[in-house]
Amino acid sequence: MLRLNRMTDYAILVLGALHQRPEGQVSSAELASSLSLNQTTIAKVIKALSSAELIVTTRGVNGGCQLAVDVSKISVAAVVEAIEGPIALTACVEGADDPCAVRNGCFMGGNWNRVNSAIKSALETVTLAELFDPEQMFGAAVPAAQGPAESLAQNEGVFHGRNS
Amino acid sequence: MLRLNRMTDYAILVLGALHQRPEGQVSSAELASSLSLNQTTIAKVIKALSSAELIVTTRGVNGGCQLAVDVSKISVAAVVEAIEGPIALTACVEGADDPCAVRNGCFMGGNWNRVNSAIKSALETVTLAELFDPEQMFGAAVPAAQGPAESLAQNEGVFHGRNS
DNA sequence: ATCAAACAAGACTATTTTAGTCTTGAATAT
DNA sequence: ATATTCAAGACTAAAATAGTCTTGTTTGAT
Repeated sequence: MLRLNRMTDYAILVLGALHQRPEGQVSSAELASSLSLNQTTIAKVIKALSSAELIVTTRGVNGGCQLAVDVSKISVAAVVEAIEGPIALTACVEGADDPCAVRNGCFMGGNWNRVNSAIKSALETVTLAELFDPEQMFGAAVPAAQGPAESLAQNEGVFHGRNS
Repeated sequence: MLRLNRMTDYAILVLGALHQRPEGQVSSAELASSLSLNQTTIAKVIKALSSAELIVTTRGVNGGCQLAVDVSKISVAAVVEAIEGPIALTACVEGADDPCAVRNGCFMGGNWNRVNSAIKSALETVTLAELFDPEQMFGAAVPAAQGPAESLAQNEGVFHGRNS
């Protein structure tokens, strides 16, 4: 039903966690444990976010990752595209990674593009800063080492965006 | 990557086919053959569209289905919801059929709702009439019994919306 | 130079979702 | 009555997604 996938959800949580600690490097292991997820799963997310230049990673001892830009500069669309690739509702849309072979002559013409760009711009207008409720995020005196993400994990698992 | 599912795609094709023949009843078997799909698969789509009151069906000999309302009155959102259920990007969104259990206290608050309603309204602004390119649809003197859907099916299969 | 910490990446498995099929049942015009 | 047509559930198959394991590479610290 037109859902975001879990990886995208994780990515948003990771970015939220990084946002809480703008100072230092945070390792994937730390992030994984605070989200109750496997380290390699988080590593995949980190890789994608890093390729999209939303975060910067450094290897080696005391390495880890941190935000490349402030969350107020990151749109939901940017995260979705970082994890899931270009937003393409159907293969008939420009930018789809497996373009519709019958586009020419298709009775829908290129009209899917209109729908797609409407959705895309809807996702572009919302930044992560807006998504993270500042009051919840900072108002409750949450210790930095175990952010809201963990307090949720204790409760219900890690699926904030979708718990199936 | 935030794709429509195939059933929704089929639904749009079915509605397009019905739009071409506003007069009579079209049976699911006819629709299925013109789309090169199994009759029971199309029957599922028909059932969903009929439950959503986008089409009306009549049983028995010479039965079939026809549009309940003009395609200019049907939004893409209506078709998506008819087939996939309520548009809910994440479980944190109101209307999700398996709501997020940790919504209260979630550091994102209800902010997913904003994103979701932006997408929803994007889909609501586009009607099927706009999606079907009228020029392609009526300009080429296409015989009623084998609409553009079939001519595409001959070409590439039936996956206009997504060919994987 | 060695070692441990940390990211990188591919292969593999498991799970979940989606799609498709089959069968049986009910309605209805002729 | 009977053939046609939708209805619906169970079942199977296929595809997409998520998760794990293993190995490799980089790098700071000793």
